Amino acid sequence: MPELPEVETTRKGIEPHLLGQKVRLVLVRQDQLRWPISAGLGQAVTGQMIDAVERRGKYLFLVTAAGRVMIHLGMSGSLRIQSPSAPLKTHDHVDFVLANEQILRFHDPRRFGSIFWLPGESDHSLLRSLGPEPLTTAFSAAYLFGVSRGKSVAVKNFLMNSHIVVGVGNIYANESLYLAGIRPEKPAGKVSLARYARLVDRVKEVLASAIEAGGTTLRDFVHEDGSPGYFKQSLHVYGRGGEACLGCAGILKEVRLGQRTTVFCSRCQR
DNA sequence: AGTCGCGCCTGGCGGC
DNA sequence: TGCCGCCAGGCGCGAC
Repeated sequence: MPELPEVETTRKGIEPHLLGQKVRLVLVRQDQLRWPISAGLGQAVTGQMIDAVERRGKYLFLVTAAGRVMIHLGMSGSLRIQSPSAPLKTHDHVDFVLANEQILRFHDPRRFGSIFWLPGESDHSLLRSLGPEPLTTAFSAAYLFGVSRGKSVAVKNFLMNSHIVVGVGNIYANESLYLAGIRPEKPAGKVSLARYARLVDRVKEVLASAIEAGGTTLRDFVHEDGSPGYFKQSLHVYGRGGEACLGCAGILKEVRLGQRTTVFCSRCQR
């Protein structure tokens, strides 16, 4: 479920609990996620101190001197900090037990998430072709305009492609395109530089606001302490198909685009 | 090379 | 109440 704001919210939430802590034990109850959990994970990370908690796109990294634990939350994954007395729930697949007995617990009903151990300075093939971070200057109108020329794919699918830009999923793609006044089905290669400038600005604003609000909780996204995010109340189109457009009071349309629900206003978005 | 659709899973909801 | 189909914050891969 998580897009960049939810992953960043998770990162900021777990970081203060993990920095300087040693991993005492790793308990893997279910290792069949999107991909099998790296077989040597427990042995590799046990005894290691967590020096940093980083994020690249929707991937989180627990950084140690020996290497990095790479975590993706998929559609339904979450990470929480729990005490040893917290009852175990169904789909609590992995525990990282810290030296202070607190537990970093990975929970993922649909098991679309993944956990890898990356030894030393090594990288993972999944990281190699990722696009720029949306909240950096590398994500610009000139960049989007340049990489989109000649592409017939719908601009919404283009925006959700992690090889183009990381972190923008279905909620924030819908929201950004609405705020930029761009129709989601428009071929990416036909969008002008000026309109990409608007889109880039709106993507940055929406993601930053969502991070500030602690992410969007629709169903099961929770913070490290179990609390929800509050950006849902700021959504303009996502989940509002058939309701009134907040700009023109027309009825918001809902269609399928790339197997994902897409909501837009046919009057405000061209 | 680009584009499209499938499938990995579980759970919740609406309809019959 | 049950059963069934459909939907869900993602995304890599194989088939054209």
